Amino acid sequence: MKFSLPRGLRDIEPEDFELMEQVREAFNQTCRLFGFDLMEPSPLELLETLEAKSGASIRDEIYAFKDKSGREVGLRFDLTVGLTRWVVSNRSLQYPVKIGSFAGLWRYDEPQYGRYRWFYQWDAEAFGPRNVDADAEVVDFTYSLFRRLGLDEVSIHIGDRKLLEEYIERQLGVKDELLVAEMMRALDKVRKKSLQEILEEYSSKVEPSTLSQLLDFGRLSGEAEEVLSRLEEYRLASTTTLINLIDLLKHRGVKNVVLDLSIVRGLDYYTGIVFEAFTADQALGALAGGGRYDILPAVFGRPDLGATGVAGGVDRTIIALKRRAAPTKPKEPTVYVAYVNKEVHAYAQHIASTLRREGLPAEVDLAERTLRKQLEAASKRNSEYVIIIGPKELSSNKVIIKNIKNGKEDVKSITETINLLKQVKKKVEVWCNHT
RNA sequence: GCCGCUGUGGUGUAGCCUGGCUAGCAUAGGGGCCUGUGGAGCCCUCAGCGUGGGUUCAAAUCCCACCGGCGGCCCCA
Repeated sequence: MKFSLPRGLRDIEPEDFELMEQVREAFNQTCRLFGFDLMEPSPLELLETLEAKSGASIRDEIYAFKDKSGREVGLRFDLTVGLTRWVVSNRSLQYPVKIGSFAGLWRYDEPQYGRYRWFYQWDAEAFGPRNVDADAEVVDFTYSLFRRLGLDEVSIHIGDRKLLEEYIERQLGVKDELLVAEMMRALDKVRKKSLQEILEEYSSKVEPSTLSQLLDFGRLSGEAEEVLSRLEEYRLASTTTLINLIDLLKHRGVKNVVLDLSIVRGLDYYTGIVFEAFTADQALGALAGGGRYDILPAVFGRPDLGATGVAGGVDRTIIALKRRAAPTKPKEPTVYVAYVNKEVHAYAQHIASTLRREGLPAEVDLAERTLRKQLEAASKRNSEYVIIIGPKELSSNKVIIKNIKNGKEDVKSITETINLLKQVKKKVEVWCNHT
């Protein structure tokens, strides 16, 4: 264990990397469908930029250090800060600005299962409009992305911070900002702990009878129409936002929407609609979360801009993909070009290169191993086909093509072989586009 | 940052309580049996006690510290 990794870091190994690429592809395609431009903000920011979002205390929770010239810098802990900084400082952008990013982040947290100090997120943000259309766009984006990944059971829980604030102020008569924040924090735990536990935990900070009312209010959760009708009796003006949002989502064909007033999310900057995406197993935690954060552009000097967005954890999504029973993406047919002896070694490499130039994945042994070993390697590498080349094939200008799964062999010309492989490849592509 | 559990080849483990021969087994990797046809079998081989101290004639085993992993708390921007 001499050359181990620093705490909380890991290598992304081939199996996980493959799944991560699936998520990245689905995200990139969804960005194109919705007209979000892709970019990646700088991984390193000045510390003051990172602190703008949530105060100097952030320093303890991120990778922050002095560079060789003594500048205080930090590794990005989310993509929102960098994207917002970029948008805010580019005066020539046309609004709405819709941008997405898929990139690695660093946080100095205690590592735990599915939680590392270096991890990936995807992120889509819409800047400019303050209306609920932009929120609907972002929720629809999230829904569509999970659909594309085949995680059809993902449901989106939507809440509204404004509505909660109005309820706390008007109905509970609490005005003190810090107290309101504590109450929100408590409410956020409703999905993790029992009411009793929460009331006890906060008994020193918040009047239990008041908190209890809020928790009851927050337990309003379920099918949208039903929750909205039960909200009527409270006569809260902010309810209109949710009504409009739900209506828009219906027209957009977004399904699996749950109204859940206990959704709070991070306290530092969300201001309106907030939402989280869950799989059937809620213990896994949210796969993605987002909402409206109009405060942040204002912090960066653009109070005229609205902002709403969503960020998703790639590691949790990969866990969900692994648990899913549905068939995983079939591999393109790969071919192993095996050769009988040294004399035809060079010819085999020629064949493999020819296939690759035709866009067909092909492998060839690099170590002059015996035919037996080459076939063994081909079968372990999960190749679909083996091409076998010996002196006979070289002189007749043909190859043996063998289906590794059923062991059947054929003697074909190189052109015929290429055509066969291309047909198989096409079938796989059609399969992929259907799912 | 705090609390609890835990650490033996790449992976999974036996041995630890009760200190004592060359740290055992399985699997994965490399090779051979097998010089133009793979997945089996047999044989060989590579590879380990997280790190550093202490106790002892003797430490994987007992003690301490650190490091890593897992679970929880805080936080989740």
